[in-house]
Amino acid sequence: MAVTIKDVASAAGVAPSTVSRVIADHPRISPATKKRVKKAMKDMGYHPNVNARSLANRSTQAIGVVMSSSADKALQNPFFPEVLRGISAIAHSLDYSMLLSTGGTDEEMLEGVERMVYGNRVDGIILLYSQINDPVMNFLLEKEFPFTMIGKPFDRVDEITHVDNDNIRGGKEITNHLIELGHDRIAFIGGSTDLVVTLDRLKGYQVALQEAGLPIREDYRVHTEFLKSGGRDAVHQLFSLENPPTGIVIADDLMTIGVINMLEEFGMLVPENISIVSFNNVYLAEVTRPPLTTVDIHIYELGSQAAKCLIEKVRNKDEPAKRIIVPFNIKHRLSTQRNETL
Amino acid sequence: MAVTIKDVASAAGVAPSTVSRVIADHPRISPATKKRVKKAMKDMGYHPNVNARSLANRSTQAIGVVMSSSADKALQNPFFPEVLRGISAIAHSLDYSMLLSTGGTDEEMLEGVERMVYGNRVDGIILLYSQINDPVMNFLLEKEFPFTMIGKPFDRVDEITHVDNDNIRGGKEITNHLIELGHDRIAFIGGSTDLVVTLDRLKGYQVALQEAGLPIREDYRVHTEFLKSGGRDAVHQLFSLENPPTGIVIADDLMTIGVINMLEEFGMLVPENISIVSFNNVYLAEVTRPPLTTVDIHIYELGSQAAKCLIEKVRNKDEPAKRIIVPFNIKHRLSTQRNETL
DNA sequence: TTGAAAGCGCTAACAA
DNA sequence: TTGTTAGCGCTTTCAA
Repeated sequence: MAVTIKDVASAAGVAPSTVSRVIADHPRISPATKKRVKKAMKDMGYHPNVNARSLANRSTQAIGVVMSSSADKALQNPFFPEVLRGISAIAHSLDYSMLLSTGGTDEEMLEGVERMVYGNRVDGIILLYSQINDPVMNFLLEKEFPFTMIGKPFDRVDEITHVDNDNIRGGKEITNHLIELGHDRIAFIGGSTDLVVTLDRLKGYQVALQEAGLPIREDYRVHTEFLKSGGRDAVHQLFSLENPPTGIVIADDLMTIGVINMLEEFGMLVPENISIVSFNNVYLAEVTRPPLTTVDIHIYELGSQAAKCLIEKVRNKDEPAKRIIVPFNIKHRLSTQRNETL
Repeated sequence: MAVTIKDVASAAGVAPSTVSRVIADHPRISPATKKRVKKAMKDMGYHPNVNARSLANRSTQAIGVVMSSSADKALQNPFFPEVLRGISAIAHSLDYSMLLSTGGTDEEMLEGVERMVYGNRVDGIILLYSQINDPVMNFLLEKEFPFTMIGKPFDRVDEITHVDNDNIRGGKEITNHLIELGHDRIAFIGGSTDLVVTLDRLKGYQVALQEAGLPIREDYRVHTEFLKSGGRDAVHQLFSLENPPTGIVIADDLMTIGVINMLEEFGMLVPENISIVSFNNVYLAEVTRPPLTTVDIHIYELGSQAAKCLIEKVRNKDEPAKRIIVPFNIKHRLSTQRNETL
């Protein structure tokens, strides 16, 4: 069928093993034969068969990316393509392929990962989320299969290579921004409490309140799914309170957009009547109305770092567990203003 | 290392080939041995090595998905995760893996595809876009490598299996909606004219105008990149005209969001001052303010159909080229109203 | 520096 | 219905 290593070998007048050595850029090979073989490869349009290669040396030059697509989590969120872009850039530059596995349920996700691992389809895996008690992670840990995660592991933090933002500090700083603007009734809207990222951002929010001597009110905290109905419920819940908040910290830009629309429906204007800050700085945060004051978490970099770590780890089994903190910075835009209700 | 087919064979007291046959669900095998082998597989925790399998029978059980990530095209657009979801569902259900290849430039994309094809990594490929004079497509055609595309091929329409909406009709109907509302100065904003989808939607728009006896004004047509600056320029261009439009047909929801924001910045309200319709019906179209009247193109289905066709084609080389038209329907929401300027 | 040969795990004739 | 055996295309000792 296609041209094989043998064809190249005989064309170049060498043994297949020699050709193999030039492919692998083996050091002990004379420049002369190397050149000759390379020429033959080019002339004949030779391309190594990765399957044969994988079989022989038990490495696939591919990484797996696992994302959840259930309502509450990643998909439909622009976070997602952006992080893929980061992963893809590194993978491509190091000649790795990228397998994607999505699943709606935990079970489907586990199946997908098992296929990748058991089938020897990938050398390592990136988890695009961090969730409490994740069966996928437990599986990987048990099989001692190389993986890195984006986000902070819920436990075993020191054993798991992960890349994350300092979401606690991010939560604190963005909340402080609201406090500095004179807000003292500040609510928090976040996603599922199974997601570590939600917990961390919440924590930061609480620390900021506490340090400012503000009360931490349970009724100012609402957890909701990303999608539409959720935004509505959250807003409804907060604004039926006797003393509704004048500021809200929201854990995700996309949620924020939903919330702002709900607010307007209820006749509340952002930022005139209520100030809002959020997280991620996806593309939309900049073009939506009003443009969002948000924590830029550098999504692309999260992806590229995770890929880099994973590939290091795959290439060197003894690479120690790492923790990479991607710095954030706050984008000040127009969704906040000084609290006039004082 | 891991347990192999030989281990299973000896444990079950049969030959490796027998085990292989039960894996492949070969018809001529006695229920008794089948059961025995299956038990052994389960007991030993056996999982076939896909690489070895690929090597032996030259099929990978994997499909490649190619998307462009350059500014003007897919990424950052929620279209994207949604179509992946559709592909992934089918792939998963038929036990195929999914390789993803992104690239910023045509060249990078071609490289990615070459790696998939030459490396024998996938059995077939889905192109998530249709572009004039696409080197990737030409490569695939030349190699006679199985592929399907989402969107309409620019030429060789009958030779290429593709799944698409009837974008011409969609463009026409959505434009008619504006006409019926009394608008007679209707502009069109679209993406790159290299994309077939842009051309088709534009065509539909023009047909509608023509049939309604309305003039097709060149200065009412602007092409722009999806991203922010683009929206600004487009709006600026249209509203410096002597007779600015009272309605706009925009080829993509995400662009629409940008345009609406620009409009508001210029003091124009949607739909009070100007009516807007667009395409895709991504999640945001529903939650943005105002909710968008848009053509729902059924993105998920585009993905799942493309995957289905591809896998059919991969399994049967002689499968004829198909053309699948996914129906659309118009979601009437709040971005349009009757033209009051008459 | 190079070649010969065994083997990675599986499939697919061909035989029995 | 099942077993035997030769590959699939590549890597990797071991020897030369």
